[in-house]
Amino acid sequence: MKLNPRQDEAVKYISGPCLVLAGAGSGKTRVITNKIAYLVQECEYKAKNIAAVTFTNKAAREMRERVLQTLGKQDAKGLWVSTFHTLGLEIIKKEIKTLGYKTGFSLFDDQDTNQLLAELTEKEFERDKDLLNLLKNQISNWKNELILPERAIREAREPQKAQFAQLYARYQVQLRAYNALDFDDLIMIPTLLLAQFNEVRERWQSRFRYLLVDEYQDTNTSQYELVKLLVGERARFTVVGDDDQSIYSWRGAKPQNLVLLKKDFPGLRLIKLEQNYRSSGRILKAANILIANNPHEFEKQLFSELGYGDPLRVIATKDEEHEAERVVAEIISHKFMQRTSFKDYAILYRGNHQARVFEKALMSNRIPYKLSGGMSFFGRAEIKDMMAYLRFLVNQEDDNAFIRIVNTPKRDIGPVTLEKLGTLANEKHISLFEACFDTELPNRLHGRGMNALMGFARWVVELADRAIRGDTLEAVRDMVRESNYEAYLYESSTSAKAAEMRMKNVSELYRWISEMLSGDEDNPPMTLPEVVTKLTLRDMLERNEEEDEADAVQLLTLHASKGLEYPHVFMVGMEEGLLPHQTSIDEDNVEEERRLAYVGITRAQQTLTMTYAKSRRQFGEMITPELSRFVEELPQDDLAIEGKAPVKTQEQRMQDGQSKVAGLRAMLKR
DNA sequence: TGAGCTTCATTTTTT
DNA sequence: ATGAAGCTCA
Repeated sequence: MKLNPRQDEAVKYISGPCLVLAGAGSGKTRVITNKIAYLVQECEYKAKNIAAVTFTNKAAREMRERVLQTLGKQDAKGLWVSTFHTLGLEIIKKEIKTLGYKTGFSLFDDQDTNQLLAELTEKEFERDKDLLNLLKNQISNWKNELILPERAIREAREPQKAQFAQLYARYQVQLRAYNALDFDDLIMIPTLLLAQFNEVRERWQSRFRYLLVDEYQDTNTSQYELVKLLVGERARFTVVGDDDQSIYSWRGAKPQNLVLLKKDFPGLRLIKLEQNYRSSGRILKAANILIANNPHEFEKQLFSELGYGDPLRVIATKDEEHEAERVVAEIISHKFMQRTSFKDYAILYRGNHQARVFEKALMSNRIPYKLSGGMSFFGRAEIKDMMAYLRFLVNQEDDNAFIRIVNTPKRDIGPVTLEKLGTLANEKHISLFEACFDTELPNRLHGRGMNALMGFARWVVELADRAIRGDTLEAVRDMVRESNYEAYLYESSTSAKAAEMRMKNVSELYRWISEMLSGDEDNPPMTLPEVVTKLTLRDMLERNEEEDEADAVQLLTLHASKGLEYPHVFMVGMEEGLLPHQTSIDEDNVEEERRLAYVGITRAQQTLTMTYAKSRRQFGEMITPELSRFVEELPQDDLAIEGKAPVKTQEQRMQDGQSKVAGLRAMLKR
């Protein structure tokens, strides 16, 4: 298919900074991939001098695939396509000497971070989860704003902020001691590094002579800063984004970065993509009218040439069970009449808890479904165990990993032994593993615990040794075998079946590792530390090919639906308090909720059905929600509203009266 | 070690 | 209300 004039302009403007405002379904990925091809084929850029950055691995993978299709393997050689975090990791790895980290550092994921912070704050706020979360977010915010502990301490005004800043400092010291980094560090550290050292910055600027950024509205301050440092004065870059699809400000994204771009780069060329190739005219009109209620920095009008299409349906149901049953019934009859596939249908909701009722309804109707999100592969205990083993193999200073594996499977190393080991490690400022070999240890630990600990320590030393000098894969295999992990799974699982499942997961992980270690024609072999960080970043080969192919109804949150499209979309729970979520109403932040609704609507290609329940259980109590204001904001002529009784019958009035009496009675009871 | 008890939270999630 | 997750005591 040919590019339209706007797309063409976006592809061919390469002489300066370029912002592409790409509305939903306007073919932005096509623009990015075509632009990369254009740079290489027509403008004498070398692929290895081009970097494209995304937010998710999935997006990066897709982009790489599509560029490869357009350019061919040969021309695309050396092209850098990755997430922000992987790019940051690359810079850290290459500049590790300047940074003073040891090779084989650990990457802490969210849970590791939580654990470390929980330990750090045990005394201060006796495992108050709210406080802990507050602290975690505050630290993350500081890092995203490129504020180091010293400055946080200096600038803290309220006592709580001051306390948090102190804890932030301790947290960073502790990470350093573990030779570990967290996810936010992967952006903050390279950014500070590039800002500080001219020579390093120039090196990276000449490595990446052209930069492309996808979903730019989701960047936070440190990511934007990194972009600026990478493009430098030459400012050869293209960023693609849509302020109307900014739905992640709650985790630090700064959609204002779109506006900042105009200020920071006065020569910025602004190109709008307004033709939508996805949705019917009616769906698009509704989306336009809805989002017009938000203030706009950049005006745009999406249009579609795909025909006007069916009205948007609005269905009222009695309660959440009925809502689920109704949606499932609609899918069944529609599929039967239109001869569609299950995978053409998506059910979108605001919160994960809403999925349960739909799962139940789908299951009892024997309809295959795919639930995205939820506890993933890496949330499983057995996978976390294995990851801890691997991490420890790579970095023996990683106390978090040490604690997880030292007595898993059971090795007679109990809390008392660990307590004593921990005290010694603390006193001497060494890692737990180092403490195992400290000359002082035999004076404090004897007998069974000591023996067990020594046995474990020696085993690990030997294993790490084998991993370094010999066949790494073999060492990993020995690790699983010699730890008797399989036997442990059978012992600790409730059933043999569950144990089998878990062992299958372990084997799957092992398979990935072996593939990554040996490499193939497209990917060079990796070292174990590389494999471990890649796994922690969830950046690996395709998950389950079969699972993606399966014909199943898609269940996902509105957030997770961004970037996807489906012929037939159901937006459920269109209620005040749920779609503009109550907390957002309270915080007066309905605009982001409206964008969320906008994202949902623009996922639909042919039909869109919105449902709401007239009563719903919430925190144990029955509530009677109102229809979402977002439905009221839509063009009423394009809606087919069902179940919203226009005139109440005598009978209904009676029922209403009765329920009011019941409500009064319930109130009096308290 | 595991059944049964208490406690707890019920927006969105990637890396 | 409800379900999950953690925790205790036998």
